[in-house]
Amino acid sequence: MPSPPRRAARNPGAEAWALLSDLLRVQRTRYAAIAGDLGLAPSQAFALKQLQPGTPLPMSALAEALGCDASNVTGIVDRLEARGLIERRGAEHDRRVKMLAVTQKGADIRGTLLARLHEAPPEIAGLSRTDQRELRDILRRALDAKAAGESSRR
Amino acid sequence: MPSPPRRAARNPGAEAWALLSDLLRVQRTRYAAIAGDLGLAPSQAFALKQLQPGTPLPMSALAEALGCDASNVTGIVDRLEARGLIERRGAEHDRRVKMLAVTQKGADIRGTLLARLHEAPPEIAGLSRTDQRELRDILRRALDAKAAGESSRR
DNA sequence: TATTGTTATACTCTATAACTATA
DNA sequence: TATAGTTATAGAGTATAACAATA
Repeated sequence: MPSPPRRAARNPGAEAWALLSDLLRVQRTRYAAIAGDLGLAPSQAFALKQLQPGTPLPMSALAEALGCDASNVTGIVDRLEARGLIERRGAEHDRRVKMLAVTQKGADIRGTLLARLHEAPPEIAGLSRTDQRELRDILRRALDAKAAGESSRR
Repeated sequence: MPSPPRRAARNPGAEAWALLSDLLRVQRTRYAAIAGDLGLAPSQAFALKQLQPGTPLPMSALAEALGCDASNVTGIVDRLEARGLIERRGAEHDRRVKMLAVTQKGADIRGTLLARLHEAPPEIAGLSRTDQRELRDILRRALDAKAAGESSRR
């Protein structure tokens, strides 16, 4: 059997997903490059992005946001803390919990990071204004529906 | 449930990109899970996906597709070859080059892998048919424009 | 007993540099 | 000299399991 014909052809969801996969793979390099410019590994950058200055987060919450085991967070947080970008603080009501707080230095780098990450890559920037708005709206619906619990199927 | 407090971006392209970034992170976990079910690490899965049965590829081409240094490909190929999914063959005209060919076993696993990867994740599958089609069309334009821009910028 | 975070272990991915065998 | 691929090395991410302190 030669290469299988794209069975995605009649399913717009699958087609959209195939295209999105290509786009996402391409952007991995970009994400790593931006983080690297600031001396951050990709997961460190993602962690710093999740930590809003002024609202400390327990390590368990960061583990969930990163989508990885809690044991990995220890190392990621160690490296960010060693660079003085965040710090561990004890929680008040539960002494097992450690809260992660962004330092001033961390907030500065975080600001630069977010600004650079939010610059649209050529693929998106090259779209028409109309397409950009439509894309944004569709993605909002996609992510909101998932977050809400995927109750609305059509 | 309210959507997460995304900072109000000034232009729709940047907003769309911010949303895509979130989706990218979500997808990483899913991709790793699908590959893991087949006993493949993410980069191994991506490599196997790139190698079309019947059309051997030089290692340098795979390195470019993976977007990483050629030295890393040695290890990735080693592991795929150790499992009997691909094999190294000498090239005809240049004895430095090694061509990578998918075995029958590799082709089988590759087929399963592609089928699973092409299933749209909940975020996309949950969209309306109309949104799916619109998303597909916009992404096609995005990736086509990029490809066109690349070749003319060269 | 259950949970939070840590440590120990092992594997994979990644980049850089030095090496080989060809060209 | 230049190129394709390898080896050596080091740092980072990941999962699993076992552990301490606390709940």
